[in-house]
Amino acid sequence: MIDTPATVTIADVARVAGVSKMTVSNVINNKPGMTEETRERVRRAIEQTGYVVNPAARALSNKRLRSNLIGVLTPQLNWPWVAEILHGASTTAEAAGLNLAIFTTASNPALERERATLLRTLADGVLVVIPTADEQHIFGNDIPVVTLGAYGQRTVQVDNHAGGYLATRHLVELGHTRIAHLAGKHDTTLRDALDRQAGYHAALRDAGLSAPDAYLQQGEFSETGGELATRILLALPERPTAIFAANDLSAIGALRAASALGLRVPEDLSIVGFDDIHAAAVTDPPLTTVRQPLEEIGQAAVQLLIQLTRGQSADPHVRFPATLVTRGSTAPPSQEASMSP
Amino acid sequence: MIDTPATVTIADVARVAGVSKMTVSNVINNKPGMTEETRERVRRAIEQTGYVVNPAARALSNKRLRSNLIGVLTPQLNWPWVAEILHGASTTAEAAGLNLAIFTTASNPALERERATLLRTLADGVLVVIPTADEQHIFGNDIPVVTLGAYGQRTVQVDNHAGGYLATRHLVELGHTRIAHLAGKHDTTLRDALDRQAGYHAALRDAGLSAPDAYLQQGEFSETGGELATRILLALPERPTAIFAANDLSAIGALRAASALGLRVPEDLSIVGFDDIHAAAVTDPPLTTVRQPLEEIGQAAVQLLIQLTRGQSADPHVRFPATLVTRGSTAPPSQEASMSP
DNA sequence: TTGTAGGCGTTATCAC
DNA sequence: GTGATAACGCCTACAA
Repeated sequence: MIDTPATVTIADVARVAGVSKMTVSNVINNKPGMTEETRERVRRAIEQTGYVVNPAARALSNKRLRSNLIGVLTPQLNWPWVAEILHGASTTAEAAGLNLAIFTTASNPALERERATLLRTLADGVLVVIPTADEQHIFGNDIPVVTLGAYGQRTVQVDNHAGGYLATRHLVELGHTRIAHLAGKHDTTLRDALDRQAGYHAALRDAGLSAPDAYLQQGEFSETGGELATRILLALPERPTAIFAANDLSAIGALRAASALGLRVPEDLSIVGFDDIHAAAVTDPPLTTVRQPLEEIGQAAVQLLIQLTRGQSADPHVRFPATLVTRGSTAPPSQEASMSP
Repeated sequence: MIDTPATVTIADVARVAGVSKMTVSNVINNKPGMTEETRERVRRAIEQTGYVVNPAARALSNKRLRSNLIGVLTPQLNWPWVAEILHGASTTAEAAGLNLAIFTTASNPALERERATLLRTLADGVLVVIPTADEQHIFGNDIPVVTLGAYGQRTVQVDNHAGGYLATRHLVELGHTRIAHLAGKHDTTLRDALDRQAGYHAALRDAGLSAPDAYLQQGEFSETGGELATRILLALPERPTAIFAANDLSAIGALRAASALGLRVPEDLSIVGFDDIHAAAVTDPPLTTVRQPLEEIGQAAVQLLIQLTRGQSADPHVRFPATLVTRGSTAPPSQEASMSP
């Protein structure tokens, strides 16, 4: 009906309704204390003018914009595990009548902080996927923040140490003694990765095993990183018979490296991943991996956020158990393979 | 260092630097015309105070917040094809130094409009996934909008009609004469779905075939919708020997229905999908489907948006060709199946 | 080169 | 019940 009337403000609505701006504002925000008749008149004026609140103005005035919006700060969208977490988050958010505002984080720290302040005024709560150590500081205490990972006042995560331990013990129980690890990034402050690594070391120790320094390679959490690191491992004079990769992507890279070098999995090399992304079930062979309940993690995070915004008390640190999913990529070491080359 | 100093404004910075607010503003926005010394002094003051611009205030003042942000309005995140499009969009955006702000659209139209005004002031451009007919109106002309689908002044989409035609002709060429269609939602204004359906009808017509009304069922674009609709089709006295589903999800539902009823695919029933999502390649049997280049579509949309924000001219309607990917779910009708029950 | 006034659209406060 | 006034933090326009 009305075609792009520049911008309609409450002043316009007020004029049409024959009341003051304040009254309009009060109607909009369902404040009590006014004749039902006035209220109705204002409503009609809003209809007529096609008025919509200006979120920026409201945010400026309020120092906060309660907008049924949950802000999400995530490094990438194309990492499978991120997608699965976000899926879980969005279903729970939707069920609660909330919307997700997902921001891909900038590599530029200055931009990063700008995004944060934006969310701070915009959202009712913020979910940070993969926080780095200092990310918790950029949000004030005026907005609830839940982080996925080890850092933060409110966290949701899987038991990474136990997961690393499980994976490694599985290999030990199969009879492997030369077990390597594809760790995450070298320069990372991510404690999650270090926890998985610590679980690996603990399991080795408990089994009375040890691993040479060269058995610890950086898989970079990526397919290519995993492939490269595995090539290095397989070129060692005393090469490992089993590999525990810090995530599924690098495990898939390991799978590729093995196949490229003509090694059979699991006969010549056993591989265990971490995450249990969808793809893990359809690799060839299907990947034995440590499952973290990604969707549930996303759901729990939003759930926690909702409770916090409502001022309800809640356990600030949710930790999900890790479980081992045994598939085709692990087996006892073959005679041949366990001998030195 | 400084711990949550309430909110630092340019006034604070100005005081610390011993200049006026204006000068600070000018430094922030890289305006020319000031001593390098002053500039440096202001920079240090910004560091010291930990100042960050307030996006709400800036947006209010400017009526626009150029923030290297591309707003995305999407109905759901968990639809596989959406995820693949967004992946493409995010890679292109990242390469251009832009960030994505993804909003899941609200079912509530009022909220919907609020989201739109929010993005309008926030973003440099907006990408609307699945526009409904009237969505194009909620954004003014002050911000570039690209829609994925048939509606809008700037669109990126696959050739849906050709896709529907290809799929159906494929079935015709295999020798099928009783070909049903799982359409999208019934109440939808989505022309994309109607185009696919029109392609189906055109191919039938060109082959001198016709289909009873009952051969057109609503697959709802979902797995369960596809399954239910297929059950109806397979219960018909003269049941179809082939089904063209409007998307892969409903085709997968059809697969499930067939298997539940003890029918073999493709021997007893051929099925063609649409989209070529990742999952289509790993179903049992793998799905013959019409591929739309989802990642490329996302990339092209952001590319178009970037050109628009830069004021460059660009073809406002990008259309990608649809291609047929032949896999295991289609085959000639068997003698037996083509006979009436 | 730097500073001063005024306004962007909304809401809180406090009179009427 | 309703309305005037003063913020909120920033930017544009104009003065000094």
